[in-house]
Amino acid sequence: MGGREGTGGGVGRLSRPFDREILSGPVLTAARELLGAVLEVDGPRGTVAVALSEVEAYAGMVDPASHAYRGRTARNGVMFGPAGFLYVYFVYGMHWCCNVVCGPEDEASAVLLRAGRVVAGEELARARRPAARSTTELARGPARLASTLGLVGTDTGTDLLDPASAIRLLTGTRVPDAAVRHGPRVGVAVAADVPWRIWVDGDPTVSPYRPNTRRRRIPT
DNA sequence: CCATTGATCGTCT
DNA sequence: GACGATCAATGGT
Repeated sequence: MGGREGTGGGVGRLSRPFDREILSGPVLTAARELLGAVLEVDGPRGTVAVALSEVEAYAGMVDPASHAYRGRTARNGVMFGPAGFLYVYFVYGMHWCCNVVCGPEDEASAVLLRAGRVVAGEELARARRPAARSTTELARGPARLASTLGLVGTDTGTDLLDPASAIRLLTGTRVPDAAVRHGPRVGVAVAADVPWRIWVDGDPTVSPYRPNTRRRRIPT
């Protein structure tokens, strides 16, 4: 993928690529295992890495909240491929959000990366996110996480498990079962009752919960 | 702390 | 043409 230069910095040499077999299995299992994993991104200004503290599972074509629910489109095509690839989409006219494609090929499941802790490249992360008032806010929420890492739509399709990629998913510190919490997904208008949001209990980098608020446009 | 609201545009109906 | 897998600013408790 074009545009990114490897810098060799960050935490890469301390970790290994995440296991594609785990990502290729049931999406809920993959999501749970992604807690504590590290997403490391090289860019022209340096490397930033985030350890994941909150994720959300989307179960392909059988999940009304999934981008793949109504079948393959130009936007969601990468979701129908193998696990371990990046899917970045644009929402609300201004924000990017990142997913890792999970599950067997053609199932079109994905895990939304909702929040994490910056573990490398904090200076660059702060430059990208001047509104952040604390370190824990830098990647607290899916659009903030994408922004902190500098990820945009053209990064879609990157193989996160290829050590040569500029965007890499690495093993991190395992989160023990006792610290894993589940709850309803955030901001989704349908199937919000399914407890497929998964996070690290008590972690200050986890995003605040907001139920879906679909606001009507004011008639002119 | 909590609730409300404007911003802004790609995507799919 | 309507609607978001959201954020930041604002104002109240």
